[in-house]
Amino acid sequence: MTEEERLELAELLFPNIKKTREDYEKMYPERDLPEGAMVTRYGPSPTGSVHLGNLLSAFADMVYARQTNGSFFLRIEDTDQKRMIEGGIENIIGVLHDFNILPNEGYSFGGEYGPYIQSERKEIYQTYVKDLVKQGLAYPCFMTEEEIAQIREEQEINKVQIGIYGMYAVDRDLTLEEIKEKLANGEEYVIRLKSPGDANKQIEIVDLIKGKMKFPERNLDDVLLKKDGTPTYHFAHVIDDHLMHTTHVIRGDEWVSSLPLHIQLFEILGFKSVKYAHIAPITIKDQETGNIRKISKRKDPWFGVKYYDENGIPIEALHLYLATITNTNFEEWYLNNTDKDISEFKFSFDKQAVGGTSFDEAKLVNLCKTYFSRKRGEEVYNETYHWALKHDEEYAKLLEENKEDMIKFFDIEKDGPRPRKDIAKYSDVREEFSYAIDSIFKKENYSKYDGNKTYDVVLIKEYVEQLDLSVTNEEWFNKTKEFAMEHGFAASPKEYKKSPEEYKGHVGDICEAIRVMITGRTKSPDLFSIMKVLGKDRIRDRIELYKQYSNQ
RNA sequence: GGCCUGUUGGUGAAGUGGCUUAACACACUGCCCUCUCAAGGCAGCAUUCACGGAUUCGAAUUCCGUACAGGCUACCA
Repeated sequence: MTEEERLELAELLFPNIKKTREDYEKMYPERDLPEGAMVTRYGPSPTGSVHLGNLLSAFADMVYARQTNGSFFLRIEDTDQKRMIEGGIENIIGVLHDFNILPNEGYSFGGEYGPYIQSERKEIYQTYVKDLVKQGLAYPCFMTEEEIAQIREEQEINKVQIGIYGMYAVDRDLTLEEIKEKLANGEEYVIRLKSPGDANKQIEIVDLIKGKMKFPERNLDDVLLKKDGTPTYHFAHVIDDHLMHTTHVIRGDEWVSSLPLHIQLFEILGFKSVKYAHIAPITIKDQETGNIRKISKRKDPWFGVKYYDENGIPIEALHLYLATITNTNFEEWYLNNTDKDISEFKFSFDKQAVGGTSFDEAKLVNLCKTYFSRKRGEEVYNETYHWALKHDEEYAKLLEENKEDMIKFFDIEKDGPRPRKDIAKYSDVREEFSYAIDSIFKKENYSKYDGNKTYDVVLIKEYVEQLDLSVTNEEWFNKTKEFAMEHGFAASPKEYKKSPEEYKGHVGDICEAIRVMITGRTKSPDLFSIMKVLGKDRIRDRIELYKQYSNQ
């Protein structure tokens, strides 16, 4: 085809496209950002619900942009109208808000480089395709699905490379007349790239996470524009990330195999290529088969995003977990920097796992515990309250009514270098602090924990009468020892062990009796602290309750 | 079938040719501390890096092959 013919073809195919590439280049100027700033993007397609893997890549996008004072934007990739689900876009945005992984730019977030939704950028893609047609780098292909399937079959039998290329790309060299004729017949077509690649040549591609990879050059005539005029993912990716001036594309590693195509498109279009970082998928070792498999929402509930909210896992704790997956050295840093925030950690691509990352639930739970242990009582209260408002209204009300006490309970043993680590989730709080609220502390509480031993109510009543709640913890314990000795108990377990026949028991037994009566269990945080919050009257009430329970 | 990628303990993993008799964390076990638990301290937990070859004075680290796993091979993303 001559140059004039190509121009005619371009006009014939895209009569409504009046703008040129140059127009768009002007509309999307270079960003004014500091040296080294990363521009990242999260590009979900609204075809299903968000899962942990999606969250992981969005988290990485956010973190890298933030630490370089760059920009992180959201782009909705809705080029597949068939698979769109209702409410898909709203859901994505909702999840981003819920999980506090917020872009500073993009669809519904504003910005200068929009529209940030691909269905509204059709003209842009077509402008660039039109240009490619003019240059003879793209062409209309009229092959039907059946024809393509047949070619594929033939290729499989002959054991040659599968796809539309070389001799199989029959519409590559259609004359203008032939094309006009097919168009006149109303034949449908797609626009394909006239690939200049040679599969016998090797290219090397550098991925920021995976390192160097070798591929044969892409020689397939991939589809650029589908028959409805919308672009394929590949074409939209290249055009958008060029125009939006993305510097780093961070995405799942299911994309590495299309890398040669993407690189080729950047070259053909004369764009500066973005840098790529492909994240390994989150996997799990199947309990039954022992094989590593991709996680599924059905088998692995924590893969779905609902799980975290429903179970009361703090968002920040999940961030912590995502950070440990993102950079393998994060966890150690976090453990050694008790007073620092995630945002102070410097993430880097070469500290990212190359192989698949397996989900480790125990680690998540532990991270949650560490998270809670670093929170003050008031913060624990506020967060738990907000969670309960949504998931346990009754408890939320009780928390509100007992706010002051609850904060004090949550603060027990928070001072010093060894904070308690006993809650992992908001949903644990109700049970873990079951002794904190009078109205839910019932007789049944006693039977829940080792309820077969009976403790002496008379003795503990006497103990409470001499109890002074205004002293220090140390003074209290000394007094308790004295009380123990006066009543025939050893002052320490060690002494008791030496000659058990001389004593009725030891201080620990008295403490245990008190503990069971006021908390309904044999294990609890610091006893004296709990007693101080409860006060003498309520302690007496609990002893009375225990008396009834144990029929004394 | 073809093309890519990965494979280190119960788990997540560090490790880029000698500093590794394989870090750290989680889990587990034992001891210590101790009024219980949690936390904390100490110790134990892979003589070995999927397997087989090769290169090298020297390899978990480089190369080749095999096995296994994952991804892609669409007018899906």
